[in-house]
Amino acid sequence: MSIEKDIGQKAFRNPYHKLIVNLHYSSSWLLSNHSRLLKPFDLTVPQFNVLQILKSNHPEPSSINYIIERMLDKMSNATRLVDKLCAKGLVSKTNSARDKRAVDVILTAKGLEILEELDHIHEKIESFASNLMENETLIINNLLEKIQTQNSSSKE
Amino acid sequence: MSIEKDIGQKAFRNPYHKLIVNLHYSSSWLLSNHSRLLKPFDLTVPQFNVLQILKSNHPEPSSINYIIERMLDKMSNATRLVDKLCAKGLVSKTNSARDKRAVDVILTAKGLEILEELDHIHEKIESFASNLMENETLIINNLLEKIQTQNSSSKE
DNA sequence: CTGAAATACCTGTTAAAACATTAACTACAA
DNA sequence: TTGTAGTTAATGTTTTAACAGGTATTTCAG
Repeated sequence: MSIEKDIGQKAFRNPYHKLIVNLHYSSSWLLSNHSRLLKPFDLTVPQFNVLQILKSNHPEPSSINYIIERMLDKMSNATRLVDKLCAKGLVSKTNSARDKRAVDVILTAKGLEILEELDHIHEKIESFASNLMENETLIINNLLEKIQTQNSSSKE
Repeated sequence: MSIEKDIGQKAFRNPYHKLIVNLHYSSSWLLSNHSRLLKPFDLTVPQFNVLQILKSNHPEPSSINYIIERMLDKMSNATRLVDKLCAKGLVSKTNSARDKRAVDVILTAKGLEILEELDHIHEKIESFASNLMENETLIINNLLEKIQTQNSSSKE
């Protein structure tokens, strides 16, 4: 991971431009590593995220809608994502009793088991910033949240 | 853009975990806005990036390989990406004289023109962090680069 | 109770990403 | 010169994303 090498000795227009490239670069690096760690388990990152959402509710079921709301990358092919996990035997779908439109999605024993195996992945992912002091991490988080606050009102 | 609302009042395991989610969230928000701004011009973000790489070399041609190296998101379907731009008349491909394997990709007049029109997009994108003081931006950049430095050696 | 609007999910279609393989060419050692 | 390894792109296939309806159910005003 070396942005200078990867994108060349590109001249940034200003620090804001550089920030955008840095964010994109780091995020993309993270995602590809996450993906690589999950590959031996035949899981994609979005699939893994769905499993974690289900885990946070377990043993209560989650609806497709709830999953969509919690996913970072919306645009929901959530139905097909869940179907895929279902085909792998990691989750089960049953029609909700309360609302016939809704679906109750729940982790199976196999799904819980694979999440158990994957627990160490969190540490590996989080270690990507492990050379930062904790207070430096807090600083970035605060600044990113400041940006998010600005952008929560308008759409551009 | 409100991470609290979007992903719920999720409890983060630690500041490092939160950093990862924040990075992903900001980057993904940026990308979707970038994409929205380009849509009226019938361009995707990767296509736009290719055009910019070509612009940085213009009027010298760029090879497919060079484009791949400069792209942030590697994994290159660069050939098809360039073909798409070619079909739109924004770039031209000619066999390189020096190396018969290679291809010289170059912006057409129409390609240059559309980049001209799109110049203001940079400002709009960069304004996403406009509520940060410039020195705050420098701080984030430094910290992100510190992370990148750590990860430039190992692959996980 | 009834019908319009909203909600929850599914499906179809098109485009793009991901991954592996292949073909053409070049470079270079023997 | 020759043949082997490496380089540059293109292609094929499978999976996933993106977007646009569509159906069944629920809600709720009247």
